[in-house]
Amino acid sequence: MEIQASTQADRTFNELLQAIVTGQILPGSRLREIELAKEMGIGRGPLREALNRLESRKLVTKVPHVGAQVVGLDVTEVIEIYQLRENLEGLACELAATRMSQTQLDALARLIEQHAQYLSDHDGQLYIEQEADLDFHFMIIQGSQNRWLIRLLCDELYHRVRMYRFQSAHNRGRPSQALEDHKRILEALQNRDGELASMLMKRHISAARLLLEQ
Amino acid sequence: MEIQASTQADRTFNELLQAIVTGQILPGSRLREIELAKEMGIGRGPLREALNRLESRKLVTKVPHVGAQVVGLDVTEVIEIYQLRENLEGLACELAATRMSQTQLDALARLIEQHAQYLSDHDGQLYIEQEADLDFHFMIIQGSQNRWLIRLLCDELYHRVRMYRFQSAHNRGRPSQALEDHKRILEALQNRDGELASMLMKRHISAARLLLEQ
DNA sequence: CCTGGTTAGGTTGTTAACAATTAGATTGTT
DNA sequence: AACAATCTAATTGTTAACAACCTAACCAGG
Repeated sequence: MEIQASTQADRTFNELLQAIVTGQILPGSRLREIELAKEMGIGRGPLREALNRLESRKLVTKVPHVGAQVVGLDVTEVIEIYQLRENLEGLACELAATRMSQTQLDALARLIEQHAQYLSDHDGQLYIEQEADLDFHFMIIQGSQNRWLIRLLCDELYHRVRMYRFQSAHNRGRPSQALEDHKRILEALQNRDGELASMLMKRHISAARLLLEQ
Repeated sequence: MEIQASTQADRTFNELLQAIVTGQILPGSRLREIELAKEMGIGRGPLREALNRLESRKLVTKVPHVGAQVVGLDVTEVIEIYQLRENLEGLACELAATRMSQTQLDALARLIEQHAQYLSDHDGQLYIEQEADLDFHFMIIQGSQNRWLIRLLCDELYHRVRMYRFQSAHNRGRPSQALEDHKRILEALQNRDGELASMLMKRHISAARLLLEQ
């Protein structure tokens, strides 16, 4: 998951991203440049660059001459994102069904097995559960081989979703159901049935959205 | 279309964006910081910020310690974007069908009338044609009232599309057909028929994509 | 003639000081 | 006491100098 960061701004961005998504830095926190820069042992330049990158991904909001603060978590916004995911990941499945290599499909199958293991062993380990879920989705998205689709979902949308999941104590529905959904989607992909895979994925995400809409 | 730019970095970003999209700065051009900063009469700080913003929108590519250059125009990439547009703008239509106010629908109708006017008057004025087309799509996207959908389409995807349209001499298909499509989509929206509007929009964009795929 | 290392120039990455702007507190007035 | 204007402190926006790094030209050796 770690991307090599050759420059200070890169490192700072990654660190802050992680800290914000996992809730080490709480939503609503003000991010004062001088303060933060000292804390992280760097100058204000690279820090500003990192903050700007975070702003462009909507993880912090900046007001000119006022400063940056971490975005608050907003359920309606996550619902909006899920609406997009339904469509975009549906498309991803369609593309992946014809484009994923056998190797990739095998890897996906292994991932699901691991997922099932974790689920029976450490029952209720929310963190692992969530990351396994994301890995499944990521793999299919990668399989679509549409660079913009990959970028929008992985770079733009998912950080926000992860942030919400980490912080909303009220975790979402039955992980065993999710696992079943994943199995069926994999099956469809293995049969190169893009239409079915797409439909199953849409339903899978739609179900999660409906849970949020209460 | 102009957004107020209170800070130098904002102004610079807007200027460069415009220049790149319209082709005043050609694809592949290297953007040397010192040179550009002098040219625009500002320091390197704000310029760097502008370049970073352009990079996050994929209009320039930066390599650490080497520099920035304007992205080349790549047909396959535009095709990828059109695939996304089919789905995202389809969704936009579904949402817009239930959420657009009567006032907004009227404005959309007026826009189409203007479009028809232009088409019969200045036959073949490609620039006007293209902008009118974009305005139509923008208005529906706004009507969806899904903030992330609006952001992804208008901020992330469309600049790249505009850039391609400006620069590929081989302009795309019959504008009169596009106008007819728009009329039908408007009709569906007026009838609050989201399903139909979505389908028509998907076909409309799909047709444009197929034209690109040759 | 080609290959490898070395060096010089130029470009970006980073820092630290300065200018501009904002928000909050203080003071004076009604 | 409430309100307005002013002033102060803190924060961001900007600039310019310094350090790190990459590229390309040059030279030596095979």
